[in-house]
Amino acid sequence: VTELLLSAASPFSLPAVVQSHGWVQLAPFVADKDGCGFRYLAHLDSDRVVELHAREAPNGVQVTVDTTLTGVERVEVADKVRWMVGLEQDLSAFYTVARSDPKLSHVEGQARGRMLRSATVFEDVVKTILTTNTTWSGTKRMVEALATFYGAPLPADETRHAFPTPQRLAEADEPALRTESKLGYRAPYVLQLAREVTAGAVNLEELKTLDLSTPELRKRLLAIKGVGPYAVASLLMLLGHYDFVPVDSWAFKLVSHEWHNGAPIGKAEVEQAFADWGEWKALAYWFRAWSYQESSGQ
DNA sequence: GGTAGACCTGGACGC
DNA sequence: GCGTCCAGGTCTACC
Repeated sequence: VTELLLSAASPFSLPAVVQSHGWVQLAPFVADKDGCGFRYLAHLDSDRVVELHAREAPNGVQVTVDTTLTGVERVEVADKVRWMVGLEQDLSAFYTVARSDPKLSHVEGQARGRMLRSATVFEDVVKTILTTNTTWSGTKRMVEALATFYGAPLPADETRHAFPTPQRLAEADEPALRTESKLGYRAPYVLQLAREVTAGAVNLEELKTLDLSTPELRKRLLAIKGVGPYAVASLLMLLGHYDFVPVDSWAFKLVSHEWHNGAPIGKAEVEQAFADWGEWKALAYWFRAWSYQESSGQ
């Protein structure tokens, strides 16, 4: 067993990150019962699969790993968890503008704004592709299937699997991805991405550190087949760029009920509603205290 | 530069 | 049960 303590600058809340969006419900995440922390199966560069458990600590995040790690592995796990919970992010400028909007003034006190990320950009891109043109239950099913069929098993419990590396996924065959994993027409998109990453033609992980401008980052992500306007806005948000609102059918519902009496609206109305938020549009959209509430939740 | 139709699955609905 | 219809974004082809 290995323990790590990662320190966070205030304000930070691990529960706020865990509950930021649905990611914690997707394999290989498992949410703690109290919703305050999570477990995750990580496929390390050493090719070992380990289970890590992240919990809130007084001044940051306490990480427990189910096995003894080498020094190199400790560093990798620490880096991964720091990325996953967004410890490097500074949202103080967002909090400053959010104070003046009653529907967003709660974010600072609750340390809302960080979005839970997977360990790799590749995993988040694939998962995002699997959120498009389907239901949330469909997304969960597809991600679960990918992990089960193509992810490396956890030695301590071989029924559980990490998310597949690009290399493992690149070896899949398309008919199996389509039918067994139920990816349907998305199968070739995922396969092509896995193969391009494996071949070195696409480097997604460098996007964590390259510090590209939003337009440049957006252009790169849009070049991925299966990633369109909605998916790219979601991915930009995960990567810490909030200039675009991820407009899906749910966004229409929220904005329509908030400002248009439930009447049908288009993308322009959603964008108009957040036009004044500048570089914080996506956060203002995502963390707003909407009046419309879902009744048939997941 | 904008858009109709195809894509795939599962869930809702009518029989 | 079984068939039909629909929701959910993106791609391609064609203006």
